[in-house]
This record gives sequence, structure tokens and C-alpha cells, in this order.
Amino acid sequence: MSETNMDVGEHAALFPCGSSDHEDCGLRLILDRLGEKWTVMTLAELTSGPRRYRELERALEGISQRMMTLTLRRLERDGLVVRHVEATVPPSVSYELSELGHSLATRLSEMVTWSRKNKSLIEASQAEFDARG
Amino acid sequence: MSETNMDVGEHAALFPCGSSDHEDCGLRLILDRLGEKWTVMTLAELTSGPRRYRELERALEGISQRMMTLTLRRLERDGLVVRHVEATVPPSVSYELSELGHSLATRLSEMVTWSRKNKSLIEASQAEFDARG
DNA sequence: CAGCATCCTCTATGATACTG
DNA sequence: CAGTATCATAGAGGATGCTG
Repeated sequence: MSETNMDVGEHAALFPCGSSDHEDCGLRLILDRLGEKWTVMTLAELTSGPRRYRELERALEGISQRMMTLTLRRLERDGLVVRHVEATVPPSVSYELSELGHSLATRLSEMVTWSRKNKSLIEASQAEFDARG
Repeated sequence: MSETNMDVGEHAALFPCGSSDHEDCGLRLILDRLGEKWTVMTLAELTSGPRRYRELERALEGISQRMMTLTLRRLERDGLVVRHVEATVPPSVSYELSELGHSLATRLSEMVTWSRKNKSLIEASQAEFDARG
């Protein structure tokens, strides 16, 4: 009853991202990253603990070396992932989520829950939509 | 069953999207949509209530007609937005969030909160990272 | 007003080769 | 092992013109 009953009149934006505010309230900052092909899977893999470069590469089946590096660099740049270097021979480099990274991963897991819950609903809608030309 | 021999104090994955599960637990289904350039702003605008095509176009300053239509079609296809047609002359078409759309918008607003809260942290990290390249 | 069709550009990503 | 550098390409998105 009190579910979605937040009267949606004319001017009560649930979240102010669009309109004249082109800076998107900072959402794009993180959404652009999440929209990249391998970012989410990389974060997901790292929620289990630190991983070495090669381990990640194996876990993310199909990723190119180029994208593995790019993805990790960008996550590091955002402060979501921390890079550790062991100056051994051969070198050993591991990556792990920062505190910020973990906090994002938590949010992401909530989105996963939502996705799981509504996946069939969405796919049904798509199927119906497609069935009409 | 598998090689659990390397438990370096690992925890279970917070969300199971990567590794062998290529279907991404359905997250990509929605993340791909949110990653598109105008989707979030469109949803944001619609949280305030129904909007006509032209109203949306004006609100989302800079969007092309092509992308406005594509974005709305895809949202409609996903069942996140409902399209209403008034067969007047000239025609009047309005769009509004479905219940599913509202539920997603709610999640999104939580992400916005997170983004707002950590925006400066991320940007600081980026600045520091760049200062060393 | 609310679109659809067409052309074009630019970027994300993939493939491949090389190195400390 | 853990990258960097280079080349190639599919697709997202922009610009423009047309229509019911």
C-alpha cells in the first residue's frame, strides 16, 4: 500500500540528473565506468579478494590484454582498486578493492538483486514488444 | 569440487557476475541500458511525471531526435516506460514511468546518493593519479 | 508535433606483436 | 608475469532532410 505511493505530480524529481544540470550530479562519473564492458565483472571478481593480473585475465574469459589493463588502470585511477607491486622476478602484481571500491560493490550487489528479481519481467516485456513489429 | 586449495582467506563473491557465468546474472541487461548516453537523464526527467516527446527533447538539452526516439523505444521495450498516444491533430504522445520504471528509478536515486557522496573522493583520486603520469 | 531514414564520424574494443 | 604499442573494426551517437 505504501509502496510506490509517492505522488508523482509535476515537479518532484526523484533524482536530479537531467534537465539543465549537464553535470549529471556526478552519476555519470561512475555510470560511465560501469557501462564499460569489463568493469562490473572485474569488480565482481575482486569482491572475493585480491587477484593477480593473470588470475583476473583467466577469470574474465574472453577479455583482451589491452582491455584488462585499461579496465584496471581506470579503476585504479578512480580509487576503486588498489595496485600492489612485488618487485620479484618475474614480477608479481595484485589488485584489490579499496574501501571505496567495496562500498561501490555493495551498491552494485543491490542492483544485482534488483536485476535478478526483474529480469524475467523485462525479458517478457521485450519479447512482447518485439512480437509486434 | 573445484580447486579450493588457494583460500587466501577469501570470502564468497559479493555478487556473482563474472567468471564463468557469462550471462552476468542479468545485471548487464539493465547496465547496458543505463550505460547509454541519455537513458539515465530520461528516467530522471520522467520521475517528475509524464512528459510529451517534445518536452523531453527540450529537457534533455543537446539530445538528437534520433537518440531521443531510440532511448524512449528501448525503455518502452524494456517495460520501464509506457507510451500513450492521443490521436489528435497534431498528434500528442506522452511517456511515463511504469511501476517497474519507478522501482528502477528508486535504485538509481540510491546510486545518485552514493555518487554525490563520493564524487569528490573519486575526482581527487583521479587528479592524484594523473599528476603522476 | 512526433517521428523515421540516411549518412557520417568517433570511440570502445579486439587482434597482434613486442619487452623488462 | 605483466604489461606497452600499433593497427583494425563494429557500433554508438550526431546531423540532416522528409512525412503523416
